[in-house]
Amino acid sequence: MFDPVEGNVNFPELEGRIGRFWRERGIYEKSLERREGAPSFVFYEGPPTANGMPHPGHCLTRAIKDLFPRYRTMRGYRCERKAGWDTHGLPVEVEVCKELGIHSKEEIENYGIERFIIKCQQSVWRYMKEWERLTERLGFWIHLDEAYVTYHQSYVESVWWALKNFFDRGLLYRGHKIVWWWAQGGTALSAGEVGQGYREVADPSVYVRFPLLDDDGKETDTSLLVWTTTPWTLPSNQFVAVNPTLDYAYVRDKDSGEKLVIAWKLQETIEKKKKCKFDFIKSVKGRDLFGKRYRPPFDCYYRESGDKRATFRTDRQGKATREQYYWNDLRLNNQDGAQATVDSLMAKDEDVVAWRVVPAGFVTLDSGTGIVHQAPAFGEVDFDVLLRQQSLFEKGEGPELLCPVAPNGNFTEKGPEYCHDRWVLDCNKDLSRDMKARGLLFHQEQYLHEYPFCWRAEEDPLIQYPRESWFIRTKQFKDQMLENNAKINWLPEHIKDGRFGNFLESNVDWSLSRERYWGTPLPIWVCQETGQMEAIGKYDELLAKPGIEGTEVWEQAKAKRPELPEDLKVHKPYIDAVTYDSPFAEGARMRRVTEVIDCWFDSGAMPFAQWGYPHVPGSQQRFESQFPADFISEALDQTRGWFYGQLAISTLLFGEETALGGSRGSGEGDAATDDVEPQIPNPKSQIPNPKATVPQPPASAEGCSSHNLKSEICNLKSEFPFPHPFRNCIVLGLMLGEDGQKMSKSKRNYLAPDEIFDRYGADALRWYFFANQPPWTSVRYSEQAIKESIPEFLLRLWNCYSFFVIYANIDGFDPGAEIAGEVEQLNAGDFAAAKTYRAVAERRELDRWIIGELHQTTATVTERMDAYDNFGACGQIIEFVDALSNWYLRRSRDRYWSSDKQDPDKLDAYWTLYECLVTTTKLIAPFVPHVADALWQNLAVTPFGERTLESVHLCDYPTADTSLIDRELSEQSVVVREIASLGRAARMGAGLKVRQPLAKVLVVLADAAHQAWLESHAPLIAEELNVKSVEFPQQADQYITYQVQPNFKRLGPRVGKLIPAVKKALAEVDGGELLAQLKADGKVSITVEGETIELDNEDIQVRLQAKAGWAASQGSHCVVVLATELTEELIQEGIARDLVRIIQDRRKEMNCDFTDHIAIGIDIDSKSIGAAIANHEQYIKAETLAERIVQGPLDDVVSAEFKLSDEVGNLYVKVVLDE
RNA sequence: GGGCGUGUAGCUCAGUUGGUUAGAGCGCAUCCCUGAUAAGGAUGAGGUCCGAGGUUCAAAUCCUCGCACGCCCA
Repeated sequence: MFDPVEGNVNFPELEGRIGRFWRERGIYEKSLERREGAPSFVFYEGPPTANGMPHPGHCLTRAIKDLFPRYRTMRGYRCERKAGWDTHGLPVEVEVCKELGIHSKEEIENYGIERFIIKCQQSVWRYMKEWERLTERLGFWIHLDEAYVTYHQSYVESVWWALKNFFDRGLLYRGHKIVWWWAQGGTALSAGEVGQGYREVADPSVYVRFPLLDDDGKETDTSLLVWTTTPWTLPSNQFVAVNPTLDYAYVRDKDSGEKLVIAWKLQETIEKKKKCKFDFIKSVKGRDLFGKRYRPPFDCYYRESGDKRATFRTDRQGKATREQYYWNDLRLNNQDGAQATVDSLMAKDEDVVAWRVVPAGFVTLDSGTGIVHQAPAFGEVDFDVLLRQQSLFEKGEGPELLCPVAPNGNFTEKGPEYCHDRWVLDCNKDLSRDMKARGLLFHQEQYLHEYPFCWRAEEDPLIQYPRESWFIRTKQFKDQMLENNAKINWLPEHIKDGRFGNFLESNVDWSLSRERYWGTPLPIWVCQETGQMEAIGKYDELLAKPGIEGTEVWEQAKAKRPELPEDLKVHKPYIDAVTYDSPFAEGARMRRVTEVIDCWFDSGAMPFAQWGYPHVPGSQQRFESQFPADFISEALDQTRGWFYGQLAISTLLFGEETALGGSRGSGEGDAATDDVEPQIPNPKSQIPNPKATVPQPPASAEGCSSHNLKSEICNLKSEFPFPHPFRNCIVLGLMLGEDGQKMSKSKRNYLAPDEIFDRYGADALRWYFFANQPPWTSVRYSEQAIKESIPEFLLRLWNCYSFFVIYANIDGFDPGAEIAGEVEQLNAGDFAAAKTYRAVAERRELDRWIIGELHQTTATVTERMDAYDNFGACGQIIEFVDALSNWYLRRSRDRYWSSDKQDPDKLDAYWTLYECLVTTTKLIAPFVPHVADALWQNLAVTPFGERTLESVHLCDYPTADTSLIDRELSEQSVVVREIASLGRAARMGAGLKVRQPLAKVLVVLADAAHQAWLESHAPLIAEELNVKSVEFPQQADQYITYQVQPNFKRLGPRVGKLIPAVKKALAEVDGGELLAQLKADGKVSITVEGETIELDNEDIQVRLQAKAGWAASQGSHCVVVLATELTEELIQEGIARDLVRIIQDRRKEMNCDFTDHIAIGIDIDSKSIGAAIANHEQYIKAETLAERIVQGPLDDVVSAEFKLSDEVGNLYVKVVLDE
């Protein structure tokens, strides 16, 4: 006996039960144990920050992350799942600041860095319990208790190891970065913070003359006209930029006679502003202005180095760089006549370093003069121009960064005298006045625009300002990163060359450092004397340094507060206190730089840092066996975050060809032979075996002398074949709230995950995610849609299962009693041992059909899932369950209902349904793990107990037996189902309900291919449509017209332009005749536009159109026509069927058992009904388990009124004891 | 300003290397079936496939240019 299935299933309750079962029995652990020694399927968890409540978007990520590991495990792989937590970074600091009610860095420092980071460490776990609960409740199997944590000492040291590697290879350097700077607060603001503070303000807008110089450096009578809204940056002017492709004009002021250069198209605009008129002198292309020298308006720097010259890079690489710069990067290759310009530029071997015209693509005609002032210290694009210029000259000779402003926002003594030690924005007026006095100011006005202010101090405008920052030289690895990227399987595919590829293309060096507190400290110590530096890869390495001091700061803190986790000792402020003797200068000390690093570096390092590689004992082996990942998944917003971080770090560390001359990895790894699939029939679905290529493990940096770069580098020639560190990546779409807006806690535009779980269950949510759309489309989260995913699929499947259990229990169908011994996974092969089991081939067609569909579904689902297409897989499963429920079960009802318990056909029906349900249970296990296991518990464990596996999640994924798939039968069944559906439609049209039998139905087929088969299934169709006979008329002109059309796909390529004519010709001929001829000869000829075209059966498509006046309905394969005349006999039969329904309703009302026998009294004054009862008594009795029927009331029985063909009567039903 | 993506029924979304009747679910309307039953099923109404050009015998699908929205980067 199976456990009875509760009528009203409560999924949340069921899930709670299954979840407890998993925990108590350690099912997850057992699923791993079963795959001991199997090939790995490597999964990386992208660490979430448990610093806020999880929302539905996180559920999607976690659901997808669960699905594929579960699936692969069932497919025979071993998939370890190590959880992880991202714990560092600004968001954590912001949370703590909120709690403390403070904002600025100054306030943090006043509060105390030590107290502050302890708060941060504690705050990280604020929502951890919620995250863990969500993870479990969703059924996400992952090792939470072995999670990696980015602030743990082992993790930090692993990151240090990587950074030391970079440093020793020269890949880590100190440079400048232009940031939005809050001068009064002395801090940089993140992009998010800047975005919050934009306000409209009026700034001065000045047009300034920059006199052009001739080749000898003498001033000419012509000036460049330059526009800016930040006069305070003019003393720092270094270049002016023009767009090489725009037209510029030399003009003369009609009144003053002065000559200016401006963008041609802006001439009118400028004339209007200044209320003047220009005479046109000549026009030039922007590129013709390149290299022209000018005198800047202030001589703070020009005074000393206005004539400083430098040589261009002369090596081949340098020349090539220059040439590419002119031709490609500046798009001169699109321009006629650019050759001369480039030739003359390339002919120069040297030039003045600054105060000349440079090209820039960003220059537009939107505002100003088309000639843009460049002050690299105070603008990010300006700074890029500077870097570009520097790169053209011999190293160190090019232009330097000019910055006459102190971090507090005041001019230094480098600025004009009257500006010294004044806030730069306060100097705007004086600077303008000065320029006016010197005749340089052409025009001045007010300009309204959006400008950022500090969100914490609203009156303080931000300025762009250069800060020292540490960078990783990712840019020089661009090609390698692209090569690596090209081999990654991105889903959706467009990420590869689109968003992610473009991002790599425009790669700039990774700005690594952050001037903050709670993060992985940058492990670089600087000699206080010489400024020389070295990197430290491990805490112990630091302790081993000579003359170590400062470790007592941590020891004292720990003594005072023993509860402090040891991990904090590698954090600020403790680590900052540790100093040692400098190896670079006698008596000098080494002190750590103050910065921490970007927390994206933390998470990007997780492929190795999660194991504490290479310091933790055993981490080498764990890393090697779990690198690279086969599968990762996060949402789209991680493109520049986690996806990039991982790829960049991995490429730099383990690249195929290191920048330092490592040779290419052994390519013969591709031909590895021992890549054996565990159980899989589909050869397309292989995952590369990570062990196939036997990578050289990266050498440990331990033991290397950090003074000896050479030996260090030699050890770092580690190579893995691309792609790494991940092979397949599903990029999830963003999830929007119910209103289509971004999910937001304050707007409450989504239902919290907990409530979803309580109302609908985790599996409903999971199925909604997996089955509703491809995971990468951004999805609007909808409670309604989740709710609907239940009846649509889960409940339908549940009903099939419940149906099976009800009847199996009635009939005593007990597979457990029939099969002796172990059954393990309950594969179809295991059933064969049962004595009532017959081979599929011996069963009736309907059984062969659904088994074929089952195996086809299995094959397709497997194929889809191997391609990471959960949406496609779900579609297949839904279709199968629909076929099972709405055709197989419906068509089989009678077989389960028949009274002969040993009828082989009945037993076939049970075995068939049983196999379908058991296999479906396995198919859905990765998707809806709770429901699947609940089914398994009853379908497998109840009858077999310990002879079978205790959970479906320990099973192998089903494999398809393709010999059982009958494609033809499958197609035929589609037609039969269509006929049934059309017949019902025709009835609907004629107002004839299905219970009313009809004499005849005519089925006119468009294609004779399945005719014979369908004719042999006439009884089935007759039963479905409740008709006495089915005919397949050959000559059906009476009911329909034939529309013959070309088969476009086939004929299109062959006849090309003639297609419309062919279509017309076919439409005009008599369809019936043409088909008859085609049938007779196998081909027909038509002549169109003088050409004779021979058409065979395949070249045409026939459409049928029902003629008016018939109860008919047409589909794509056929037309179904009903005979609508009713005889007395047919009417009586219809009445009898109605009566059966009325009696069955009554039985149900009375809560009769399925097997109760009854007596019936029918009291109604109607001749036709009386006759119907008399003529169909046997039928009614059999259907309703009635012992007898009387016309009239039954004694002592409550009557129930009923209505039948507009007449009202009374029904009496009572249960009689089994005689 | 640049990149990427999206735009199909009232709503949420499919639409398989271009093939002539563009689909599903929900909602709505009408109805059917009923011992799987607080389920199930059918039918119908509802579409300028964002717009404009182009390529092609043929475009929701390919190309170009716009428009709207979203994300990322400036």
